[in-house]
Amino acid sequence: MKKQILNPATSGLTLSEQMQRGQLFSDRCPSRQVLNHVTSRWGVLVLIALLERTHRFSELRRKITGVSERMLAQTLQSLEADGFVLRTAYPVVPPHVEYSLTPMGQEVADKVQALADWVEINLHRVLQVQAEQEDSA
Amino acid sequence: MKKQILNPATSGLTLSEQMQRGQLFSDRCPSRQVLNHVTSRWGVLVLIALLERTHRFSELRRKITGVSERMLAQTLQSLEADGFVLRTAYPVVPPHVEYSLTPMGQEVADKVQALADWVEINLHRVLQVQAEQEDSA
DNA sequence: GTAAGTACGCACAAAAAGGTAAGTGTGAAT
DNA sequence: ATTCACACTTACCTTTTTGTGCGTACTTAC
Repeated sequence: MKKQILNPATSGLTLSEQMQRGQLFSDRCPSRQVLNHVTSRWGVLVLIALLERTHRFSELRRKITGVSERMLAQTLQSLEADGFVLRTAYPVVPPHVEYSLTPMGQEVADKVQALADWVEINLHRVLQVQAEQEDSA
Repeated sequence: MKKQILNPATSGLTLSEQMQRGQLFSDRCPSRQVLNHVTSRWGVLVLIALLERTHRFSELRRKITGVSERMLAQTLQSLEADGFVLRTAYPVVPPHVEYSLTPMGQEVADKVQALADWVEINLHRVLQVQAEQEDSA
């Protein structure tokens, strides 16, 4: 694991230049990785589920149809490492672990949900376009 | 704001069932695929770039550091198939092709940009959390 | 007594994503 | 005469992602 001290793509730029949109156009920018975590296949769904309420692991597993245990665990870990998800384990048997959003997690999840909502609401428009293009093909 | 057009993938459900968030929690829902296209590694960056202005293929290739020709072409094709990107080819030599957003593409791109902006602006908070957790590890 | 539920970790395998290098056909610049 | 730019496509190969099945330590339910 490489430590990020200086980003060679941005050193030599002023702060304002760094803050301009376009940081994530440059390779090796850590924002790309964070963005990839939250926009990952299961990351999106986990964030939206947790926006509704705290869930246990198996609850998420059942809710997010199609996710495997492995991927769910992995996704939750990366979101936890980024500080978006809080993992609370109760030392009882059988194990009881709860996942919730941190304040920061809520902020991203709001944005992610806005995007997901748009897609759900406008899905029919997309499907229409896809159908038209199939006809003319 | 509620549209009442029928979606073939959801017909047979009541309207309230359709409007419940959670359509994309179910497997095989086409909204998941569309969402995956726009949140894909390069899809996000393409949409944001095109939000600024129309680009030619090679302009995008240079702007989005790290993308290969193959991936850029593939990403543009899937976004075009979903109706987000408009491809305009001028039959001259050497070839001249311009990529721009459709009205629908602008709408999604706005949401995607809101998310990306959040990540860029709050990146330091994430990096801070990551650093703290590394210390305690 | 046996099965199921809990929240995972691990090893292996398949599938998907992605990168590299080369080729296309033409014209303009060197 | 050679090289470059354009917007790709194709074949081949590597890397990453994802799935599958098994094991855990213990309890409750049947």
